[in-house]
Order: sequence, then structure tokens, then C-alpha cells
Amino acid sequence: MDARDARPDRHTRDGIVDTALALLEQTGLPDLSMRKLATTLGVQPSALYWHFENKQELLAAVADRIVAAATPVARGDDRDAEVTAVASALRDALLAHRDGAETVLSTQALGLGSDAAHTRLATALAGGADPDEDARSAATVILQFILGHASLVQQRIQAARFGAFPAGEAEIVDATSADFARGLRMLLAGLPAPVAR
Amino acid sequence: MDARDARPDRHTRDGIVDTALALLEQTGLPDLSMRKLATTLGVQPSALYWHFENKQELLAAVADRIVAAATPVARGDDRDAEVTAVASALRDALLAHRDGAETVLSTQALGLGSDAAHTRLATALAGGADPDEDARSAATVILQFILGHASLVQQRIQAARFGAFPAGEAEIVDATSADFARGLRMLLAGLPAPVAR
DNA sequence: CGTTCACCTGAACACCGTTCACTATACTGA
DNA sequence: TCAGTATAGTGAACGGTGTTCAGGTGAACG
Repeated sequence: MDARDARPDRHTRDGIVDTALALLEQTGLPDLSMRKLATTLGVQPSALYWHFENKQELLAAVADRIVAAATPVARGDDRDAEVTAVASALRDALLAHRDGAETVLSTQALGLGSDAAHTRLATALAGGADPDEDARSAATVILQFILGHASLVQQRIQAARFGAFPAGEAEIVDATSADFARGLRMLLAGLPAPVAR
Repeated sequence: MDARDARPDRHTRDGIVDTALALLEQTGLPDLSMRKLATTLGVQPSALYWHFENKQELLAAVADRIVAAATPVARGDDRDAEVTAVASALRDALLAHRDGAETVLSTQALGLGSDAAHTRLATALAGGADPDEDARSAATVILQFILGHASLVQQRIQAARFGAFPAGEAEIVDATSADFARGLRMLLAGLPAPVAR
């Protein structure tokens, strides 16, 4: 309403991703459309295409934001504890946003080894050192488990959302965290004994 | 062309799923539309809604078909070999169709414990006996890994398909099968020692 | 003062899933 | 033989989708 903020600052990539993330929370991935996003931003849909080449690229940015929120954890003493901490942070980040896992999975956010989460995991596996081929391969495996796990958990949440059986989101996340811990334990058991530090 | 086969047999759910699966192979999941499917069948789009309530239900049927194709394997002697065989069959089934993993993942085909693949896995884990809670939980973990793995592999295939770097589908499947084997080995290492049979 | 650039408008295109009234064929029992 | 019913499909429409494109608007700069 103030005349002053007629053009205080224009929309920026980051700002748009913010809004997209908020909208994702409300509508879920399947109903997240460029038009709804544009409306929320008070803008024509076509305006979005100045900032992003297409929807896919926008979603990739959203996915990046989601995994980037996996805060690096305080390092534990032993390797397994640290890997567990990194993996759990990633799980939490994926589950923190509605359809987060599917969003990340659907964009090739983790295409090659170039991804931050993968590197973090591999480094933790290498005991803090530069990860060798072995550590990177193990990191890939763990990442695959995390994404599969989180996807299935959220698919269950979505099924419960407008669904047959009643269950809160928090309940499901809680109930499945035992599975996650178990999977992690199983995976770590298949590793050679950690080097002392 | 023959006048005889004007209506030899009508379209059936199974037949439609067949066609959908073939179309999936050509177009990929994102471009698999009810309209294209109808056109392929020589039918109006609305006709599909006599056989299926909506697209989701159709895709669920496709997903069911995909996982059902995971042929039960000849049993190995020890538990780990058998689990590996079941898991590998499932991976193969998912990778056998374009976007197979995402198709299965996107439908809640593996919602609860009611799923065939889960049961098969759990039974293998229990050494052929009736799976207890522990075996079922471990089966869940392994299933999550398989789906995450297959999803990422196929996402990589799709990236390569019209992509930056050149790589055949078979090459990728091949190159990643070492990761898969490793993941399975790691997971199995976290299990209590199998009972003798 | 004119040009350039960042940002956005408005309209259009081709396609999407889904609904609905209606039709045509086949089987079934009186 | 004829009415009736279930099966399978038509054709048109509705609202929504991602994306393109020519053009406009304002601020910044030389």
C-alpha cells in the first residue's frame, strides 16, 4: 500500500525457492504448479521463466535447498557414530518438508559424485580423511538406502493424510525411525572395522 | 482388416496394462498420458475410465505387474544366498522397465506389509519359516534399499538418455550392480548369524 | 537524453486428467 | 421373439497444466 515499496527489490531466485518450499508444504509436490507459485508471488506465470529455464530447474533448486538444510553435525568420536549422525541429519532434512524425498529423488540432485551429501557421507566414512573409492562406494549405498527409506516413509504419510487409517505425520516418522536406525546399523556392520582416531 | 475381428475380444484390464507397460517403455513415466494410452489402444480417453477409476489406479496396476515379474528364484542353500537371490530378482524386475522403480515407488504398491515382495524377502530372511517381527523389519530395510538404489540407477539412465554424457542403459545397470551387491553384503552382515538348515 | 538491461505482462498453444450424457453391442431370462 | 440389463465405448466439454513469445515498464548508466 505504501508508495515506497512499489519496487523495493524484485524477486530473486532464492526468494522464489523460499516461496516454492512454503507452497510445497501446503499443497504437496503433485499440486505444486507454476501457476499457483506465480499467484502466490503476485506475478504472472511467465515471469518465473525469466528466473528459471523450466519447472524442472526450479524443482532442482528446491531440492538443493532441502538437502542443504541437512546441517553438518558435531563430530562424534568414532566413525560409526559420525556416519550415523550425518545420515540422520540427511533423513531429517528430507522428512522436514512435505514430499521432500520425492522432490530430491525426482530431480537428479544427486546425479554424480558431485553432491554435497554424498561427499559428507564419504568423508565421514573415511574417518574424516579424503575418501577413497571404497568410502565413496559405501556412501553411495547408504545414500540409496536413506532416499528409499525416506521416500517410503513419506509415501506412507501421504497415504495417511487423506486416508484409510488415521496416523499423524509425527507418529509415522517416529515409528519408522527404528527401521532407519536398524538399516544404518546393518549397513555399518558390513564395513571393515574403523581405524582408531 | 478382416471383418471378422470387428470385436474379437474387448479390452480388458490386463490388456490395457500390457499396452501401458509397452508405452511406458517408449515414452517414460512423465509422458505416459491417458490420452496417448487411449490412442494406442484405438479408443477414446474416456473409455479407460470404465476399466480404471483414475490414472493412479491404472499406474498401480502397472506397478503390480512390474514387481510381480520378479520371478521367485530357486532357493539357495544358505539364508544369505537366498536373500540375495530374492533381492536381485526384485532389482532386475524394477530395472527391466523404463522408470520401473519410480512407477512402483510412486504408487503405494508396497504400502504396508501386505506386499508380495516384502513377504518373499521376509520369508527368505527367516530361512523359509514364518517370518517373525525381526525378519519383517529387516525385510523392510532391504526393500527400502532396493527401491532407493533402483530409483537412482534409473534416474541416471534417464539423465544419460538425452544427456550430457554418453552411456548405454546396459552399461549403467552393469556398472551399478557392484554397488548393489555391496549394499546387500553390508546389510546381510548386520544380521545375526543364520540358523543352519 | 537515449540506450540498455532486468523484470514482468498478457495472450496464446498444445496438452492434460476427468466427467457426463448418450449410444451400440452382447447376453439373459420370460 | 422380445424386453431388459450389463458391458464397453463415444464425443464433447471443463478446468487446469507447462511453456512461448512479442511487447511493455522502469531504473541505471554514459
